[in-house]
Amino acid sequence: MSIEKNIPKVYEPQNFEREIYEKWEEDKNFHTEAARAGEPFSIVIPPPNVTGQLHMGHALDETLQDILIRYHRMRGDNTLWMPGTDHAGIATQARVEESLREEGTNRYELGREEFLKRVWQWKEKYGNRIMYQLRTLGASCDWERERFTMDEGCSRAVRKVFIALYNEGLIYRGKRITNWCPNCNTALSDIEVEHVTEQGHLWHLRYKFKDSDEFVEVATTRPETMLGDTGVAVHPDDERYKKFVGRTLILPVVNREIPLFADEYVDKDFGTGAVKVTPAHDPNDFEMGLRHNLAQVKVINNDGTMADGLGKYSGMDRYECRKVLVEDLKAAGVLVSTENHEHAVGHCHRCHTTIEPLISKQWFVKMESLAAPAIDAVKSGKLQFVPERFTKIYVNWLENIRDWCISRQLWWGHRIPAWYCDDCGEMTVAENVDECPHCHGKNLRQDEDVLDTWFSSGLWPFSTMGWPDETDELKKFYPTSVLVTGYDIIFFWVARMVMMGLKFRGEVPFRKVFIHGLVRDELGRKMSKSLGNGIDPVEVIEKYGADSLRFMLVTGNTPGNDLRFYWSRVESARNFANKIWNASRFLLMNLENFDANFKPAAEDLTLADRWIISRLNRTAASVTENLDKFELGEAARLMYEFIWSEFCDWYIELTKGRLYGGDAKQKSTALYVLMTVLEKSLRLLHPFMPFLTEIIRQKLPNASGSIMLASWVEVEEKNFDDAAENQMNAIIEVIKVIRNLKNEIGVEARKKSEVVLKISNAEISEMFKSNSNYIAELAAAEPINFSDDKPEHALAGVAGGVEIFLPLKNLIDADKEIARLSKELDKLKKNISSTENKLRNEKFLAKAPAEVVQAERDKLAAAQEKISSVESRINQLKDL
RNA sequence: GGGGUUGUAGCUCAGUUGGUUAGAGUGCCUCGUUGACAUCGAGGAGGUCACAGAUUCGAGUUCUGUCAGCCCCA
Repeated sequence: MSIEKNIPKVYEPQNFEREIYEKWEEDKNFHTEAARAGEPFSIVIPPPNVTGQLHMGHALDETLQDILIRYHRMRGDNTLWMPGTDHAGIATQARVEESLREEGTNRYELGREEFLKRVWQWKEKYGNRIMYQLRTLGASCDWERERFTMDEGCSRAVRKVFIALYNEGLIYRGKRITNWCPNCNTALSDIEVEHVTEQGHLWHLRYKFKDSDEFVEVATTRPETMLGDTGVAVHPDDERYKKFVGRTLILPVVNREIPLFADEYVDKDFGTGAVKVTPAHDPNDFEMGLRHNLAQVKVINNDGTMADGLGKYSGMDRYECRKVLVEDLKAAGVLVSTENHEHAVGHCHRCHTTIEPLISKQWFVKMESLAAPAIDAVKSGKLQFVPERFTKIYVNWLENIRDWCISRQLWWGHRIPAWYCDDCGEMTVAENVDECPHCHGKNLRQDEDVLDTWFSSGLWPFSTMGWPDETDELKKFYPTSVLVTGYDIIFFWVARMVMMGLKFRGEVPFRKVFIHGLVRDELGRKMSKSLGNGIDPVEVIEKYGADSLRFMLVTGNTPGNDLRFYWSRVESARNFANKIWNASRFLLMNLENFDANFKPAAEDLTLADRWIISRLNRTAASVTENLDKFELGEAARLMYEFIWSEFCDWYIELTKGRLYGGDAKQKSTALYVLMTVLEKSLRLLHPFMPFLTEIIRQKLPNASGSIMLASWVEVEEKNFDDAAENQMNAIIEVIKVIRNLKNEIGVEARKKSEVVLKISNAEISEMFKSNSNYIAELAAAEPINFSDDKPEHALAGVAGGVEIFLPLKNLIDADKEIARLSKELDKLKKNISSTENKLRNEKFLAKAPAEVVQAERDKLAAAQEKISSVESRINQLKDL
């Protein structure tokens, strides 16, 4: 056989993965059309940040998707994987601003238009790098359909949705307290705030009444906001304060008159039971302020410094002001005590700056009426989470939903389609506005703000398919089959897509949500830039190949749980690939002169052949079942076990006798089975390890075309063969016992030794006689004698109704052998006791199913037989 | 404070409707290199399935409680 027909000795994925991928893409294997036949199966990719790069989380997410996509494609479904990227407002803008800073300029100097030009340039330069990195992972996305959240189509969908929601009254603009990040300089939604428990203080301040020397003591965690206090609140039932309600206090330092009032919100047991109220800087105080008509005095600027008009405090940073003010309050006798206090502080989830609640004019989406159908969707089963437990998290969030702040004070994003008329002051929300519809004035200004990035990604499942046009893609592929994503963005993204999908398509955007966990480092820490503990998937791929990385990511982990990255596990996956590689190499080597058209007659199949064919079919059934249940790790594990433990360790070894034996028909039969089983295994493994399976399958004479377009393995139940499996297992057990016995006394495994088998059951005996060649070959047993008597001076073992003896001539150390057998006896007795207990139990005998009871009886009988044989062996040795 | 989740071998994790002697990878020990593979093969040691109850003929698996860790929400 020519050398090119076979493969190199060592698996080196670097040599072929890229080439294979390019060929797939060239052949348009990833592409589909709506009109193509087959059940639709579609996935939209969770769009990565356009200027980002591949990290381990993406690698996991895309691997899972690719496995599902490749599996369904092979099943003959019309399979679409829609790829694309997200403009990622804050993240992208921040990176461009950083590069401007390095140039010594900033976005304000450039101006909006020029700045946006720079962002687009940046996007051209760094954008889609991640899409190329995805190719190295083997992702079989339909690249011809690649989309971007800011492309014309998606932008059109965004405007359409905004205007529709506005016209329906579900989008409104209002002056509200919102979470403000002084560093990113924009408003944020509630879920973009991370609450972190911090060790702080509780300062007790004394506020005097206007018309007496009495006072109340308030407790606060943020003394600097006292400058903006416009009231003090107590609980209406609080006996301590009842007499004060309605009276006026003098706010220290600023000497403002503020009312003391009662409100149910106040917690009597917290602090002193009296709270200072700062409507402009605390969301709860804001609400109280509305209820009690309090003034909103803004004392902190958007950049986190203190506002004008506060004397020496103006211009100070909020924390510097806190320090100075506390000293001043102490000096003035206002501060009576300070205690340590642990509390949750909001931080910007992007830059981790402490959030400042501020009053500003923002755009909001009313969520309640949108959330209700999204809750119904899971309750009715139209939408299912895998694993199911995430349903609860999702529902709980939606049931307690608050209005969504969607405006961002950024430049990079979808600009809000609202225009303000300088002539009449009216606002118009519309796609395009040439003149003011109210006064026909031409002096229109578009709203400066852009939309939250998640507003556009919330439309992703249908905006990418051409909505608002009623396209063939929408008709065929919407709702998509499954969404694959991490649990960290259930609120940000999943819930919003469901709401938007139901609202604008009247249908859930996906039928299933397959949730996975985070990839952590080997110490269990989140991989992050700041910790520097991230591992670059591209580096892993360069070292070990994409197949190994994929296999590592999908195994040893169950849906919804986090997984740790271990180099050793990548290595283990690579070793598996190498194992397949070499098993294939072995086969290819032996296929020289093999007639590809040869098909063995059924009666020529040996026990081993029937066994491996049965095992293959059962494995195929099991793998398919697990893939359908999203138990991808379990499916991969089954393939690992089948290929390595059954096919390589046993079947290949079992065929060697026939391959080298000289009987042409037997050799061809073995080769045929080897080839068939390997080819089917490759197909079953293809979704997990696409490259390796492709390159090997192309070398096989019984396969043609790309494996990714080959059909999924059909389970042939007629090939399930219990008898062959039982018989083969018995033979394997006997071989293991012989190897074990040899090992125990330090005899080399491959050293040929006489073996005597004593089998009382005639049928079993016959089976072993006709298959003794397996034992001879794999246990180096020669000669094998069948006898009804126990030979003298022999090592003994038992397996499956077979007594096994290794006559040792003069090599045996009787004491050592007695010790070994005694140990084995103890173990056997220990194991038998639970079975005995069961069978002594009247209730068990009465209530357990008959076959279970019978199984226990059989088990006991077998164990007793084994025990007595070990016992007699010990006695025999003692007699020596 | 509410909710979720995890606790199984030295380490990382499987164990899918309750039913043989609880598994894998990795690590450790012994032995083995003439042909698919040392990225390997043969064999071995190693577990009170966190703890306490309950249900059941039978519990790693179901229920209750306790302890410990992690996460989300307020």
